[in-house]
Amino acid sequence: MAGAEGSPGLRADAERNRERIVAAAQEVFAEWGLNAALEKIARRAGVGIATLYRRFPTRANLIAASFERKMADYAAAAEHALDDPDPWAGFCWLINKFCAMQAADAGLKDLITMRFPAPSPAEELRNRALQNLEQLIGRAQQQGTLRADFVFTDVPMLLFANAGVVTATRDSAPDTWRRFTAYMIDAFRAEHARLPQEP
Amino acid sequence: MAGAEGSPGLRADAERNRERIVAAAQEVFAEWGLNAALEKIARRAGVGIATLYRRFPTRANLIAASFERKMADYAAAAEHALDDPDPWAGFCWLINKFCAMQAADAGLKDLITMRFPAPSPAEELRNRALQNLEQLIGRAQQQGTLRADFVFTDVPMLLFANAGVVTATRDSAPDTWRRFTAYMIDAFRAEHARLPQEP
DNA sequence: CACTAACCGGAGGTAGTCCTCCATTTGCAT
DNA sequence: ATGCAAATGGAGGACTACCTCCGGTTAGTG
Repeated sequence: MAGAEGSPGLRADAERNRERIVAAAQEVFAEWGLNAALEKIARRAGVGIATLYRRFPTRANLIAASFERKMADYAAAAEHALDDPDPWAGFCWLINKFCAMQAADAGLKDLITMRFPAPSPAEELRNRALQNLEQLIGRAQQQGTLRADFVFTDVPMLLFANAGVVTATRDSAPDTWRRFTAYMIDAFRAEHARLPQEP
Repeated sequence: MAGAEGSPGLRADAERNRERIVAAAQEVFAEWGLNAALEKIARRAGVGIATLYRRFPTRANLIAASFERKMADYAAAAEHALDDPDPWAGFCWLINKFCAMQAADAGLKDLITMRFPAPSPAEELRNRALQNLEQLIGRAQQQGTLRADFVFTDVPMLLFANAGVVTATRDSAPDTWRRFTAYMIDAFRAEHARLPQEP
C-alpha cells in the first residue's frame, strides 16, 4: 500500500506545507463543518493563504484531500460489516458506525451531500464502501431480516436525517443520534414492513 | 378573533409598510431559510433597509412576526389531530402534516431549532400546539398503539431529522421526506418496541 | 558558491451582509 | 393650511470571507 505520498515532484518545503495544510483542514472541518473559512485553516497550518490556494485551487480539492483517511475508514467499516456471518447484525453495526462517525465529525456530516467535481482517491474509496454496503443489504434481505422494500438509497436518506439530528442537537443533547438510529433500525426490521403510509 | 392587527398606534403609512415587510419576509424566508439576507427582504418589500430595522430591531422579531400565521396552522393541525376519535390515526396524521409543512417551507424547517428571545404570539401558539401534541401522545400510548417508550422530545428529534432530509433532497428528490416519515411511523408502532439497541 | 526555478506570504481588491446615522419627506391633529 | 412628530431610505462604516497579484525568499543543482 503506497500510502500517503502527497503530490509527486514537489519541493521539500512545499510538500511539508501541503501536509500541514491537510492536517489543519482535518481539524477545522471536523469542528466547523465544510463551510469553515479557508483562512482559518491556513492560519492553523501556519502558512499564508496564498499557499493554500496554490496547492488546492478549489475548496473541493482540499476537502477531497483531507477526507481521504476518513473515507478509508468508511470503506474499512463496510468491509468489516460484510465479514460478519450474520448479515443483519453486520447491517445494524454498520448503520450505527456510519451515524457515529457523522456525529463525531461535522465535516463528514456535510460530506454525505457532496459531489466531487473531479475523480479523486476519496471518491473511489466512497464507491468501494457503497458497493460493499449494497452486497450487505442484499444478503440481509435474502436472510429475511431486513425488510424487502428497503432500497439502497434509504442509506443516504438515513444519513441525511442523522445529519439533521446531529446538527440540531450538538449543543443541547449530543447523544440524541443514538436514539434516532435505534428507531430507524427498528423500522428496517422485515416484520414491521408497512411502508405504504399515504394519508 | 381579532386577526392580524399589527402594532397599535402606528401611523397609516408605517402600518402599510410593516405589512409589506412581513409579506416579503414570508416569501423570502420560505425560499431561502431563516438566514436570508434582510436587505433582500427590504428590497422585495419596496422599503429601505432602515425601515425594516426600525420596525424589527432583531432578526428574531421579524421571524416571529412573519411565522405567526404558520404557527397558527401548526396549532390548528394539532387541535384537528386531537379531534380524531382514533388517537393513533390522529398521531400519524399529525406527524405527516408537520413534516409536510417543513418540506414546503425552508423557513419553517429552520424554525424548529429556534428559541424566541422574547415572548411573542408565535411563541404562544407554538406552546399551545405542543400541549395538544402531548395529550395526543398520552392517548395513543394509553390505547396501546404508540410504543410506551416514545417520549415527547422524540417529536422535535423527528423534525430535526426530517429537516435534514428535506434540505439534502430538495433539488434531486423532493419527495423523499414522505418515505422517511413512513419509516418513522413504522418505528413508532407499539408492537415494534425494541429500542435499547446498544451495539 | 552561485544561480534559478519553485515557492512563500501578505497586502489588497471584490463582494455580501449587518446595522446606524441623519437629512428629507409625510401623515394627521389642530 | 400649517407645523411637527413620526416615518423614510440610502449612504456609509465595520466585518468577514474569497481569491489574486507580486516582491521577496529558499531549496537544490552544477
